[in-house]
Amino acid sequence: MAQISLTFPDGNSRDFPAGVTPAEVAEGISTSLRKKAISARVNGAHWDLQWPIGTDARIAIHTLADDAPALELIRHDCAHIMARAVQEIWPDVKVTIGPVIENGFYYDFDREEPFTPEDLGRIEKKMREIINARDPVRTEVWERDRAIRHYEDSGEPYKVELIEAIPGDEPLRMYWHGGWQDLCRGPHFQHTGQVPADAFKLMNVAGAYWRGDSDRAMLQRIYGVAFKTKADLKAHLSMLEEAAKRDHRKLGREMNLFHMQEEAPGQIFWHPDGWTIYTELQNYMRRKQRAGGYVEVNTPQVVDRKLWEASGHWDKYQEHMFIVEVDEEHAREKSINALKPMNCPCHVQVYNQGLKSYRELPLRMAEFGSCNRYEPSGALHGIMRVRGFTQDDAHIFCTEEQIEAECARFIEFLSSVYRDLGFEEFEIMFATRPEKRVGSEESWDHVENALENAIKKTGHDYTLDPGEGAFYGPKLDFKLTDAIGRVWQCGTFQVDPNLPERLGAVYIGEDGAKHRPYMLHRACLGSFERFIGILIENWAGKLPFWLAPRQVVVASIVSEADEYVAEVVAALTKAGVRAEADTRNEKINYKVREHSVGKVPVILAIGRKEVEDRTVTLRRLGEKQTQVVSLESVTADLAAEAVAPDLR
RNA sequence: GCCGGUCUAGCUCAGCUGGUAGAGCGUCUGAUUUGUAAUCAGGGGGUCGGGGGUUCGAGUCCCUCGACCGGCACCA
Repeated sequence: MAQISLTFPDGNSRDFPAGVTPAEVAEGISTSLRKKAISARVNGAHWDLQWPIGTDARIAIHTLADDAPALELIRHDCAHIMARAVQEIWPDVKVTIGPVIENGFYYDFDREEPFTPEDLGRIEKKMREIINARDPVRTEVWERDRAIRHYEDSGEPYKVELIEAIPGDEPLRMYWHGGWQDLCRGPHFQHTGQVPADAFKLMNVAGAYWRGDSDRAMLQRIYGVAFKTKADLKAHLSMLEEAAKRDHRKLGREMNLFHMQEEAPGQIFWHPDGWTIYTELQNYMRRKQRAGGYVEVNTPQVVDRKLWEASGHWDKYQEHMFIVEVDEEHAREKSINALKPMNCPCHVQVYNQGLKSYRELPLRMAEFGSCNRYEPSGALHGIMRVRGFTQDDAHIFCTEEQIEAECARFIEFLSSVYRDLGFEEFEIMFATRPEKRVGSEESWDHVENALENAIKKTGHDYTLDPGEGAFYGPKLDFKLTDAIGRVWQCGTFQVDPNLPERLGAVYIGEDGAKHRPYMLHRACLGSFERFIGILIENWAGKLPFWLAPRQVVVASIVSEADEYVAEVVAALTKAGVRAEADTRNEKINYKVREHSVGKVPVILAIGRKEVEDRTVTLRRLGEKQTQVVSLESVTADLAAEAVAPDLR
């Protein structure tokens, strides 16, 4: 029999007969390794212990101690065990696919009846039975025709379609345990008992389109999470609880920041405190942009369809625009307008007023642009995904040569904004030319290089996202990480030669001839609405002092203190601090609790002693201890603290 | 938009198989002058998301519309 040579991670090689399995390799090393082994890595591929190895290869044996492969197996096996449990309970349910996802897995089923939350408990119970049975897992490679015939005979049309989509040169693997069979690329455990019975949980049922295509069948997807240990599962569940506590919709109501109602779906009624955050953030961005060399403009909300036709948006996004028809008696003809869904075409109109010289470029034009988009009802989500929103939008008109410097400048700008707002970490995604595109290859080369060099110049890492750019140019997306590790895509930087072309933007070059400028679309926050939602969740409502809508409550302990309380509030207000009095006839305990729940960062308590000594007793949100300070020093300190980070 | 779920007082939620609505907190009134996460007592408050139907009778059953929630699809 032919021999192959396997190289281990330590660099040593050994010869084995061709077709040896990782299980046999592990056995050859030691019995204990054979017992601990769960899978292998063979030439970089995650390899089932049962799969034969046919050629020379690098090999590493994985045990449960190897997190990534262990979790992949646990989650993937869990998905399969769930599918088997479902088919054992309801034999007529059709199975489709069940991949591993972050923290767990899902499996999509086709079934007439909807799954109920009670069903999930039943499925979980059956899954535990399967795990406890420790059924051995067996695998085989099948011929295509045989596999297709098998699934046609057993009435599993989705599996047939899956097989037909698998490239001809890939092996079709079948897996079995306990008489249940599934097509699967593997790898899997050796027996069902290797899945920890107490470290998984089925979470919820949701609809999902077959193959992600909204024109095809709606399946039922069951989501589950799975970990190595019960403790890991518990930690995950408490993280979810923590996220639920931070939910901006809950905090928005509790802190009385905003509300939404049926009559204006996807639009926000900002209450005084919410609007304070909004204006504070907007003032900050306005100062930042001014300092960053932007000019600010403002453009119309209702714009004739002609402009949207010219920009190309009418064709592509008409469905998602709010259309306004004006049909006045005096109007010569009915005019059809759209609420602006974006600002760029209007900015080109501003640019086009007066002939521009190359000396004026780069021209950085910013607008806090209020936009309206008719988002599909199912897409709406709190204040994060809405139909009426305001972008921190800007367009930089520049020459091709200026793109690199403008890009680098923007990355620096954005990092400084994120840092000021409490986000230290962000990731850059670099999306390059797609299949379908316009423009010359030279131009793509040049622009992509410009972006890449700009990123490198700023010293940031980036992740390549090949083929994901717009049809006219590459883009950068900026994703920030919040306090509990969630990732939000907020910033963007997009190179666009197309819109200036369509809307006839030009500048006069050094040579006296007309040239086409590039347009760079860019935003840091994305939309104020969404970003405030992110801020609320990131800080769990406990916003940094300068952004906190109610910065200080001055609370009386006895009514004799009322006059002095008013004096303290006045002093703080004059010093630029948002302060209010609480002289209600309540105990200090009650007031402290109420304002703590309301996330007020500082409570100043005033009793007889404070009145006498002209001091205050200061207590910070979340802290038990208090400190007695003079009126003068507390005013100065809090005034300093209230200054926005860009003004410090 | 699609699948599933939900909608009862300002908020959080009870209300079994249909028999004309309840609690806690908040609000209001009174008492209490209080020292760092809820003082006590009393009062008011809902055409049960909108509309239609079945029924002697509907918060409860059916139809329909809407909003919201979890996903999917979408996100210029």
